Amino acid sequence: MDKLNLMTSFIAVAEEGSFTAAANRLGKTKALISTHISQLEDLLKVRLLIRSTRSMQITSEGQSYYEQAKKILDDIVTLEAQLLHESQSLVGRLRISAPTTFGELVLMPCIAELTSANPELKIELLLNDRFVDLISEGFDVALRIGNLADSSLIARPAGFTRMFLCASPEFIEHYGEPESIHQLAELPCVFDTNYRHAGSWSFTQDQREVEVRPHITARVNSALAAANMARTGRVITYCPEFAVHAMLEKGELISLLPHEYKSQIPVNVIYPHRQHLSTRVTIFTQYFIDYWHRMTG
Amino acid sequence: MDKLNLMTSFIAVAEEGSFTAAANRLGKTKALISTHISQLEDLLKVRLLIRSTRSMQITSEGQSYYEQAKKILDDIVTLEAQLLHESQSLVGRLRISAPTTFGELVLMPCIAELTSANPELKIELLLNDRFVDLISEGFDVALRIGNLADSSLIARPAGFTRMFLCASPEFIEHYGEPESIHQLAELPCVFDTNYRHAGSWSFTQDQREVEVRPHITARVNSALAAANMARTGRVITYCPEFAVHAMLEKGELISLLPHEYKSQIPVNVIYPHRQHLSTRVTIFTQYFIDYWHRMTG
DNA sequence: TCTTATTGTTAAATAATACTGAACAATGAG
DNA sequence: CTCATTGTTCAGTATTATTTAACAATAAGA
Repeated sequence: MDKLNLMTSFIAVAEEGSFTAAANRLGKTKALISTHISQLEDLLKVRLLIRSTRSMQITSEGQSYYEQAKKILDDIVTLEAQLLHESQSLVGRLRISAPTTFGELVLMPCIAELTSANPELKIELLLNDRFVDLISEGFDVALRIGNLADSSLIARPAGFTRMFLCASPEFIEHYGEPESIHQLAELPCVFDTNYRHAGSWSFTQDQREVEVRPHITARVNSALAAANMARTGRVITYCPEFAVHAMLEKGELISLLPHEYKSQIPVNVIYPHRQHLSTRVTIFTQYFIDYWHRMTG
Repeated sequence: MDKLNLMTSFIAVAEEGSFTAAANRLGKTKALISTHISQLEDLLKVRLLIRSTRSMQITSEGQSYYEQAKKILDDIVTLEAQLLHESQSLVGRLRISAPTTFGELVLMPCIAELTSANPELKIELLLNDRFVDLISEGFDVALRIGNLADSSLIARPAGFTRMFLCASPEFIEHYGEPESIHQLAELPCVFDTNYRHAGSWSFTQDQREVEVRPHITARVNSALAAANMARTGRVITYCPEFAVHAMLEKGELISLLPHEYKSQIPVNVIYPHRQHLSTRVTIFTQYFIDYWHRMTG
């Protein structure tokens, strides 16, 4: 028995003053209205309407029930409208998870743009290079650099970031420029442990994947830290473009063997579900993808 | 689709933190809870719970919906409890309709007793000798003297009132005491027009009904007025006991032919319905019937 | 790392109920 | 008094609610 239906029928009867009129208003038969009222009275154990075959009169209990029942139905309508509005507006928090360097260098400028365009949107960005469980840690959305493990999460590809092999001018002055990626096995390298493979770098050479195990003199869980180490010391690093872009521009780092290999890794936006997604997630995802395309051409 | 059921399921899940636990709490299967949540999300077009196969997390929309939905369910419980209490308590109004003389002489003392025993009960007594439509005029209960017309109303017999043929000592002094009811055709009589037959009085003589058409010198729509006229003038009246009781006691009126006939008319309590009767009506009805039996022996 | 027990989901089957349509008795309007 | 209209009832049908069982995913334990 659908109690809200019974209440709706009763309210229609109370307002129309007749079972037949109430049935017409609700698009149902008078027979149904009649059983609804009876069921409601049996349920409440209170007589709501005094009715002869032709006339009807609401009892004082019925009047009191009518007023409060109407308020409850209104509350439900309000609640649902409000909830829908809430989920479809930008008002509210958006919790984002992202890798540290990527967050610092790429995401923050993107979010700065987004929030200045939508001031009512509140972003909570948590940067972390360890594995993050979106669901148990309550994130709405996450950014992932690199290939994804299978999961129940939804991934939207945003594009790619190119990988750069770089060293400082000082390094080149000292060691000379390498002539092949295979020389990395003998040259001092700093390894970003966020990179997916443990201890090897992957290059695309003539459309084939080539794995090289560099001579690692330092390991660090940050692409930016690795790039800075290469900038200030005598080591080679293999970093995504966003981490070394500025240093390459300034000439603080030199791109090695740029014609020898090509390599890029995917950038994905990850979120828990596809159905009934809040517009905050949709808006952010689209904005980031547009931003990324704008930046990477 | 029973929306309240869906809400109940969701609230249970939100509080238990698990579909299985919620199912146990509600005595249903987890399969049902699962479809309930899906239905509710489809209905609201909002994702309430983020769930992997084993863990779950409430969304911010879900949290907000939970709080308000819980309040609405509470409101319904409160409303129903309050309504039941209202109908089962004496608090509130009781609208009573009764014939004028009967109300003045019998009902008022009865109500005086009842309300002094139950001070929270508010009585609204309307005395009227015309026909009263209980339903359209919004009465909870009515008292009727005499036989009833068929109707959809419920009648509870309270007992009977005896009819007395009376005249003043002065009348007897002047006309002498009649020896048979058939003499009424020639003696001056005052006729109470509330009496059911128009222009004739009915007596029970040797278990048979006898109709007599008295010589009517005056008509009045009040038994008490008729009795007063008989008391102060030279007319015979035929009145229910309650109207003439006091005057007979004081010797202001004399009962005529007390062994010649016996006649009594029913007293009924009338109310609209039997189902879900408010206790006010039940209490009043029982109290009046007890009072009437006490008074008439 | 592999197994195990438990989670939420899904599909098919069944139980329950909502709803309709027609026949009915009651009654107010004309 | 007649007639159209009211609320009620009942039987039949359509729809929905619920369960059962099989399933894929996963956290915990070995």
